[in-house]
Amino acid sequence: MTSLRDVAERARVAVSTASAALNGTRPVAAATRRRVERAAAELGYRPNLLARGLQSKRTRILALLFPAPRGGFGLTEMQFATGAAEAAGELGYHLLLSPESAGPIEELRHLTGLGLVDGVLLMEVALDDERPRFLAEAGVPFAMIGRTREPGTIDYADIDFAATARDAVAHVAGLGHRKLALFNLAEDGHPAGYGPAVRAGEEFARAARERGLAYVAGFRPGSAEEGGKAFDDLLDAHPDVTALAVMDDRAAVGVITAVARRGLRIPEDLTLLLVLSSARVAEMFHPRLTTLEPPSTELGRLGARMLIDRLQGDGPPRQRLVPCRLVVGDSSAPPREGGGS
Amino acid sequence: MTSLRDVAERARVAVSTASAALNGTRPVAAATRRRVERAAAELGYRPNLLARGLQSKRTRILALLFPAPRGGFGLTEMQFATGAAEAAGELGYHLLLSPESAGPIEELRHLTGLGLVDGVLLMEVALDDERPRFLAEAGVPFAMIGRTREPGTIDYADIDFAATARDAVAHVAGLGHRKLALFNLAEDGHPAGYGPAVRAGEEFARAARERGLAYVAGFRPGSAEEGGKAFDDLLDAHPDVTALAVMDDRAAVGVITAVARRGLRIPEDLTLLLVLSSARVAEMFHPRLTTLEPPSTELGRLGARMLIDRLQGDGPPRQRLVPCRLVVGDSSAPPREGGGS
DNA sequence: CTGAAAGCGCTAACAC
DNA sequence: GTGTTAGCGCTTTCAG
Repeated sequence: MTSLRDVAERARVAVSTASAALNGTRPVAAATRRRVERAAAELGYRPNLLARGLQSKRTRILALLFPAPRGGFGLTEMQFATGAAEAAGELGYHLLLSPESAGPIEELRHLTGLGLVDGVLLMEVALDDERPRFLAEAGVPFAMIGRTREPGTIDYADIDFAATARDAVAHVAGLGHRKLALFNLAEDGHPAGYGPAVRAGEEFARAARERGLAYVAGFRPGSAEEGGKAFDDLLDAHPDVTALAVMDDRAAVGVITAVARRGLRIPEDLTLLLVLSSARVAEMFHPRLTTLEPPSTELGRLGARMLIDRLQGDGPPRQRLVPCRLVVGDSSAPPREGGGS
Repeated sequence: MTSLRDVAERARVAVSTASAALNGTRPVAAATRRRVERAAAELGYRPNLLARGLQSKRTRILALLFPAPRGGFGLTEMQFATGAAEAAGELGYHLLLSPESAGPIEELRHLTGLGLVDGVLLMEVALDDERPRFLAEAGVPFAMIGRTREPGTIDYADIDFAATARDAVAHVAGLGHRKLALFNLAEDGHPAGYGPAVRAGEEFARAARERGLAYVAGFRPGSAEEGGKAFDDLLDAHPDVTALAVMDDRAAVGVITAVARRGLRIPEDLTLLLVLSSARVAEMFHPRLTTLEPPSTELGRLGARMLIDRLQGDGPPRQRLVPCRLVVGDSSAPPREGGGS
């Protein structure tokens, strides 16, 4: 392991000068700097992050707090992680994956006490999440992927549910539909008060109202079976619904089956939208579903970047909302003449 | 930040004694130890990992080298990561997610030079992977999820393809099928010489032979479209095939479409198996597909555990093979009388 | 502009 | 058994 001392010796300077030359932390004569840089290159010098961190109190390591997967994990969560890891890497940071095994607060207390990480990235944030409070009080820099009910000045990157709902509603309204239903995320499988479920529910209702579209909500199927049942119940109560947005991919499966069972067809009799699921999943359906694809990788990247930003300097809160991307598939079409099914 | 010195002062002992009491690194009087432990607890003391690592050359951090996602990522990769992170956490280790942005070797050189990690976990290992060689030469402890062609004494956890193929073949043979086809992974979307593709190919062929089943291979569709085309080509050339194992979930979609297009039905006319895909994905198909589900989380856990094991003591190579789990769905049935379609 | 020296928090010899 | 001392490799005063 070649150390800074080796570099300094080879360049015939003091260790502190070598350090300065490499970090630009104080003025160094151009000639000296070049000697040091050459020596470092020749020796393949890599600064020891531990030593640096011990001294500077900054490790350039971020932790991504990883919730225990409840109902099996989705691609979305993975993309947060890869996006964050990539963005961190590009900025010279590392990303630590910290499973919340013991319970989030305990895990955080443990993690932050170690002096190992400069900041924490939170995901799967509940509206009344307790973790932000804890971190704020502990003075640990952090950012959220998602957001609490009242994020205040906390940094976050989240889905722009308002825009997403508007886009979705505009899409179906543009096709001529007059009545839309939403199957929200099931309550199990997610933390209570799960932001995306709540916000999507609110924003779809608002967008439909603003657009003058009749709107039905309240169904929250979390499996194929529940999805099918929900669809049957929906049509029994609201036979004039011609467009349906589903937030759970398994529920969508059940809907598709139920549609076929009723002798209906997609998209002729029903326009079906998959919300918050990846195009990769949408491709597995027939017909290929129109999707509102969450910008998961992007959110991961943003989260990491804003956290690093925050670490490197103060400033106003960084709060970013990114809408889902509307990918029009073959499950969207104008409603039948006369509407209803 | 409360340090060991604070603890020592409060317990009225020397710092080194406090250290020893807490780590059990040398005999300490019972009374003293209890005083130290109480002091530590009262102060909420957490050892500084950087300082400890700097001194002891051991950070208890593992890196998971994360390949750049090629054709979009699967759940499988995510489960490696979560499994490894969990197992590491249980053993007092941390897991660093390192994207191979710049190219694997460069990334490794960088990473290992930092003194930040005790060992490296490799995934997406190609048969002639260059990373193991590099790590071995650099003297960095590592383990693989997957394995090279000749793993020699390298630690690894991988899928037991032989057992998996035997189970799959036994399943279809047990139903009475006489001729099986395999759609292997496409060549793009994976590193050349991707172990799972090669080994699955070999082992399915062997298992079919041993079981006296006719066997067709050579098709490697990587998308729905290719899957459909491959199925058409397959039936044109081998109309007597009644069972098909598909390794790519998108290709499976195409197969299902093509089956319907031909007026055939699953499972009456074709028994369809999804290999190496998760049950979660299989659920999205209709009928729900019979699956050979990879033990991804388990492999991640095993990989982390064997690496930590290796770090803590020498010993014989740790090499573990875990078969896929056969989850029988509704896409398996005996062939029609007379076989063929 | 450069060098010498102190010290981050901890572990590990070495004395007592 | 316990305390004292010397670093791990680096950054950062402080002199020169």
